[in-house]
Amino acid sequence: MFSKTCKYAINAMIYVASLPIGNERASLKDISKAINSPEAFTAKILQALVRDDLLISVKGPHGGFSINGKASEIYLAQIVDSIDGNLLFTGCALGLKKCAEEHPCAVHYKFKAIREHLTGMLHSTNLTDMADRVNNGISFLKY
Amino acid sequence: MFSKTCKYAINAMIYVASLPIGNERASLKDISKAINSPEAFTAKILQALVRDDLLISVKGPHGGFSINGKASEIYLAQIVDSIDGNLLFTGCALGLKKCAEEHPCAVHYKFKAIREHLTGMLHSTNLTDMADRVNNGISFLKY
DNA sequence: ATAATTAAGGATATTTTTGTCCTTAATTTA
DNA sequence: TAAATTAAGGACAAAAATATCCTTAATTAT
Repeated sequence: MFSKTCKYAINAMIYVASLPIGNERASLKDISKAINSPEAFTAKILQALVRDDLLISVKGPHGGFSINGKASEIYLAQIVDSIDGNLLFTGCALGLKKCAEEHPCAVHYKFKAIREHLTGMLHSTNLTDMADRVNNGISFLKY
Repeated sequence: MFSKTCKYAINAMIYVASLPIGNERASLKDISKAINSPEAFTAKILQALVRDDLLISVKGPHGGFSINGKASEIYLAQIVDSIDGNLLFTGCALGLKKCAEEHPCAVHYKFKAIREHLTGMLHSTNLTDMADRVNNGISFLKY
């Protein structure tokens, strides 16, 4: 479904979004600890998220990463699209190059509904929703 | 979603299921041509499907692969499970090792509905359904 | 200014997935 | 029986995904 890279990215974004007001920035070390991910690899992912304007980074002591803009306006779909590309949203489930209504793969129509269900969820779930639940101990970012 | 291997497997199974009565067997060469897949790689996949009792193979002239049992009783879910394993059905969307109701990942509940939708489809779509549509020119196995 | 801290990014390594090649085994046809 | 055909399977290769290491650049605190 999602690549491992993308899973790390989603959990990392939620973690940063879950930080308290006044301390909205976390270091690479904090983040990879919070989501139990390999630090150096996570660094690459965070760099990509910064390049894609989903995070802002600051170097130096007390530097780190923070959400670019409002967490309530960042949706899962943006993270997935940024890391895994739009293939989950537009690619053919059975790998056909030119899968389309006029040339559909064997699961085209059945899959269409599922894809819409999935993308609908990704486009309607924002970071604040998820961060709040993490802060309330309702959901978890690791283990 | 599905691995490339799994996509080949699904299309291959549909192709074999689409063969006319009295000629229900296709060679590796025929199959990989019909689904436009790399021949040697497809051989490995077919071997796995034979080992998993989804296909029957016969060596020698006019040998090849045929569906083991009734195509109408083989569901997409079996193929996916055979090739990709049950992670699509049971794994955590965000990669948590012990994701569960009492320790859910950030998308656990939202994802649950989608997973059920997907697995419902996979468990209710059989090879005959799909093969018929291919035979009627309604859907396609390549390009 | 200097030292300490932290992200950026290049190079490289490891693992997994995808793919190829070749020999062997089984079966059929002549 | 011999030759031809086709799948099985081991060994290997290439590509992609995942992961590490190290140096540089930026920022902050002393």
